[in-house]
Amino acid sequence: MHPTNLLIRKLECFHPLSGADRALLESISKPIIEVPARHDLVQEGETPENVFLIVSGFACRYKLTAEGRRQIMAFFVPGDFCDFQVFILNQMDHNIGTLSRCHVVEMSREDIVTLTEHPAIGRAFWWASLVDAAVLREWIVNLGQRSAYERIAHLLSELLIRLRVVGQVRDNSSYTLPITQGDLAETMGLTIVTANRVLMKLREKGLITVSGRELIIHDVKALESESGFDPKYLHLQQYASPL
Amino acid sequence: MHPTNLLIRKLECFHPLSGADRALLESISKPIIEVPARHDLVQEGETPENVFLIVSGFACRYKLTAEGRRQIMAFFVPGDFCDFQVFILNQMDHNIGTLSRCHVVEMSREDIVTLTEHPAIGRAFWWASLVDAAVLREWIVNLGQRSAYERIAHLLSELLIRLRVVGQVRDNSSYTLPITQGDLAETMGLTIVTANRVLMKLREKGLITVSGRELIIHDVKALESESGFDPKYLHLQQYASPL
DNA sequence: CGCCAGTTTGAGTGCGATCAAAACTAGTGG
DNA sequence: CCACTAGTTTTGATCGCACTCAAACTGGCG
Repeated sequence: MHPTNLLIRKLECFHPLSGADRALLESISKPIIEVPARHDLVQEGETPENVFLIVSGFACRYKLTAEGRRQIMAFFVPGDFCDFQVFILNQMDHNIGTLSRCHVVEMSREDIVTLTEHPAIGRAFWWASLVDAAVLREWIVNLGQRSAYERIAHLLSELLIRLRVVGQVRDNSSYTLPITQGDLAETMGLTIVTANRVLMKLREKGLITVSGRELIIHDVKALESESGFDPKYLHLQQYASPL
Repeated sequence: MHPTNLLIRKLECFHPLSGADRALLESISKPIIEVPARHDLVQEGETPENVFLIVSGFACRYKLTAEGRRQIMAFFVPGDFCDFQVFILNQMDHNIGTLSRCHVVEMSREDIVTLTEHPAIGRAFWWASLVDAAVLREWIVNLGQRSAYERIAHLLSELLIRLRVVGQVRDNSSYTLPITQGDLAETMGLTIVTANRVLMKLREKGLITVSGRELIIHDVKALESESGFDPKYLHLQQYASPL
């Protein structure tokens, strides 16, 4: 599959693109780069000239505190741009790194500028970055107001929707979550022990099954209602409900 | 003082504006509206056509959870735009409301479009919104990794810098913080009792004094180091250090 | 002067952290 | 094919920060 197909699919959640716009996106022919797990794509303090489009695997934004603890602030899943806009700032204030092995496409500032000169594409990119910000806000609510159990249930619910948009969900309820429980803990502001106990509880309740890196959600409605999940903040115009 | 002066001052932290650009911003003559405390400027579900520029007072972004708890996700201080970009989305996924009595200027979508047609102003607006996102990310770190004491010390440190940029700090260490301890708790993901005990501790340690809504920071360095505060994420080019 | 929002204090509880170790898994090389 | 290893998951025991509930205090305002 062409690397921008996922991107196109995601952008069209906002508004259909014209054939010309789709063709333009598909005309991008950049090498697909394989990046191992736990490898930084961009580091704090750098002035990145390029942005990365995730084709497969999971990446994240993260910061390290003075005490060496890591807080993950965003997940990047297939079809996501890692920060197509931060490059207006002179210096990265955080890192972007892979969680799993990833395939990425690297695009230059000029590539982005060329694309955004097409109004529909520019608008779609802007929209995508506003949704990123909306997700960030919802994560604040997650960290500030919800229990460990609710936080994790909420994240799993969110990922189900985001991955469905880019066709990475099987049977409407199952997807690959290629991260460790340690990564999950660092995302949710919890310890690895608590993250593990929450996952156990979700399994005991029969809500999910985890085997290898495959997650099966047996009761989507329950997961959503127990975590207070409401997909409105993802601002999807379509694909919001199961296909 | 002209209502856009604070805005100009803030935008120039990024890059100096030309006289023409400054003049354009100063030529805006919109009525200054007084809004009482605890009053919503924009509500969830709405499709706002206008954005608000805060001239005085504090406002915030917030969400209410299903259980009726409030999480504040951002502070708006004088010189800040409440969401000049969210209006590309069809529906607000959160509320914007005042914390204290505020003076605001309401600007239409057309006003913003007119302004952003000037490249330097457009770039400065974009920059400001990227800094907003950077603050949001740092708040995630705050909520996820720091103790109640560190969180509040960090917030007070951040506000010192942000308010200094717009000339709202006296003696390099004192500013008006027109919010209740309840608001503070809802910002930090804490209860009001914990927020109060942290403030007491900060006072016992001699780091701050609070009287009325006036905050005096007696030891900025200590406050910053105890909270792991590093102003890099605010991306200031100037005003970063005391004037 | 009384009212009310906001602040302060106290007592008890519990969620999630910490510390520690065992069990499992997958990848590696003999 | 099987030890060996490193990373990850799981479990147990204890601790403490922050929550909850409750009540008293303070200060501004009509």
